[in-house]
Amino acid sequence: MDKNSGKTFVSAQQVADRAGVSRSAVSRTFTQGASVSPSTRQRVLAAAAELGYHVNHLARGLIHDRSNIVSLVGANIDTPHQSRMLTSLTRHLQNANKVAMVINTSGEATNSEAALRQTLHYRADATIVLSGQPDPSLIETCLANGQHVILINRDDPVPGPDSIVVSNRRSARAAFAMLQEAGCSRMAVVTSEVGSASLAARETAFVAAAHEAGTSVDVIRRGPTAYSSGVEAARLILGQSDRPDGVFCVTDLLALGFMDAARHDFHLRIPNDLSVVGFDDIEQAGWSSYQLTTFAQPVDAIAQYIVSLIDQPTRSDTLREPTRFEALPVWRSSVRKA
Amino acid sequence: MDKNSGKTFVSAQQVADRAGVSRSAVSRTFTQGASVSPSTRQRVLAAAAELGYHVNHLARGLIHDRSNIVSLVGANIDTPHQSRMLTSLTRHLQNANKVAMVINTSGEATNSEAALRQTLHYRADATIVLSGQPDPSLIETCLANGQHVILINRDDPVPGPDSIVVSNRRSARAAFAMLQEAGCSRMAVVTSEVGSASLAARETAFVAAAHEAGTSVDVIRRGPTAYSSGVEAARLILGQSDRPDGVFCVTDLLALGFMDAARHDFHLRIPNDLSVVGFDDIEQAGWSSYQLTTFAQPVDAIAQYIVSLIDQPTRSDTLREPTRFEALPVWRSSVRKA
DNA sequence: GAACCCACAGCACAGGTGTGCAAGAGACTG
DNA sequence: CAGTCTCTTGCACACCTGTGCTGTGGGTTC
Repeated sequence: MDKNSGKTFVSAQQVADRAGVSRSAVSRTFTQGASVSPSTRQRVLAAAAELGYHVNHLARGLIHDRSNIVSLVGANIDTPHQSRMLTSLTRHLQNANKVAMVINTSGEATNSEAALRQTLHYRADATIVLSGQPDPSLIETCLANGQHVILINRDDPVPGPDSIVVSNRRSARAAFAMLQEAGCSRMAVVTSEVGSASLAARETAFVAAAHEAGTSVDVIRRGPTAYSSGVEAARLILGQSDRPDGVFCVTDLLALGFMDAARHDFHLRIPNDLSVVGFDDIEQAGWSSYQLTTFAQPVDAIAQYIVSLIDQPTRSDTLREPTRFEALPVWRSSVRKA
Repeated sequence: MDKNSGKTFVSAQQVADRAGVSRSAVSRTFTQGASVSPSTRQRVLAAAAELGYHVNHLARGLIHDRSNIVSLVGANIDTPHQSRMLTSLTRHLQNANKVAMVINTSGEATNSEAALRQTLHYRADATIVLSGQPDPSLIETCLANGQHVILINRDDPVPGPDSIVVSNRRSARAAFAMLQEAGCSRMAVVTSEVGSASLAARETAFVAAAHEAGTSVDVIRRGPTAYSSGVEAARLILGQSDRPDGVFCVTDLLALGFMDAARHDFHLRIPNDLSVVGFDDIEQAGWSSYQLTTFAQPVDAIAQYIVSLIDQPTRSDTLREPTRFEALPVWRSSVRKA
């Protein structure tokens, strides 16, 4: 009688007893589209309110083999871009009467794999992979059990999962055009060592565009995708005698670190001495210390589309083309005007 | 045979049939501390691996009345501080073999209340309230059903929920001392209109300390707790003839907005013309454009403590004193040296 | 007034799991 | 060899729902 004394969840049977009806009537009252007379429904609702009854979704999910849980899998959730995506997804999921289960794969690999298995344990309706490289066999297992798998910004086309892709190559080429029109003659790309497919796509597309235009490009690859890597990249490259005057950072976070180091360590003026273009349009890019010209991922539209995808039937046999979303340029003042 | 053709989850019965044992043996194999012989355990594990079996946690939770799900309830999850807290909590929960369910209360009130009810629907082990003002009756319902409720940085002492509190008053007084020692003569507090209890505590403690020292203090209250509110606050107050030379912002986000506006709109130098102190120590506070002196919440320690709290028995009758964590000063260069 | 239909309530089963209980198989002791 | 103890296994029940099926009552149509 100490721990949890008598405290336990109310069941439908107790509500039925109190309302003087059968348990079926209670169940039907809380089931969408079931047949109950208005009078009994009202008695049930009254009894439920008095007792504080809440339908047990575990039992409900047991029957339907779907739990209304959607698991969001990703690393670096505390990054501005990822946390915004996560926020948008949770909001849209809630509007669709679903609930988000967050699985953080930032830790050690064994741990994250165990965590990923939770999506199967809880019979999640879908697994949404925000980033990172989950084991392909796990994805296969999810698919084999009839789960939806939705990949964001991963370029590897595997049969089965839906995938959402942002116009990485196209926007990277647009970034090159921006810098070229700004009159930059020596360019660089700043990226990270743990490049995901989409970061790699931005890098290679930029390099390709520069190559076609006969412009030289340095590729700097330092550390993880973070502010500090941008700082390091700047320190590495801006000390050179023929330093670049136009830089494309594959992520806003890298760009902001690069800008800060350029200004405070090398006393360069942006955009006069150096033009910078980023990617993602995180909130900080718009802060007046930065005013970074960048490309905005349509986070809300992506989240909404993903949620709309969940209830559609799976067709795991066909290899689907990824759905493309356009990342549109946001003009601020980190690129020199022609 | 189109949608989900034959795809369904594997049950323990199927594993038992394949391994030539009873279903109980399968169950015991996957139950911690149950009695199974090594030989059968191995046969079961082999069969489970072949079929891709995963214990159904919905059914398991049905029996134990606890699902190993912990729900994290909060608004503004895409804020740097909140998203860091969320990340830390998810990591620690996963290490404790639990899983996080995120409930975003940023939307309309009716919607968020419905979302909060999910914590009861899914028989969550605990509900952790990161921020916001959930309806007290809902908290009561959670407690009545034997759920843990843990409140972060909420000062209202209600009997039942555990609560974690950061040294708001003490740190705010320390902030005043910092600015005083820097020689500031006219001070201001910048806070938000939608003040939570802990923000209000920081504000009033700062004002009280100033009052005791005979220093005048302006209180500026603009919009939500965001960068843009800091900008607006600066625009409001820095145009005055006797503008403040020392400002305490109850949140780093406010402080960064304030700093940016002070520099770019009013061409003030920090800390020469203006000293600024923040609170939270978000990542951006350490960026070289800001170098904000602030107070660090021990996010990781808080998260770890909260997770350790979950499995302890509830004693809902006693009114517990909130557990205090010290927010320690982080000296950077936004405050003038004496 | 008879035949028919409709709406609704209850029974009973299914869904996948954990676990108390009894029974069986060995191993060990006397 | 009998008795006792330990380890393991299977049976059956419980957990809380949703739902197909049957039955009942009342209203409508001819």
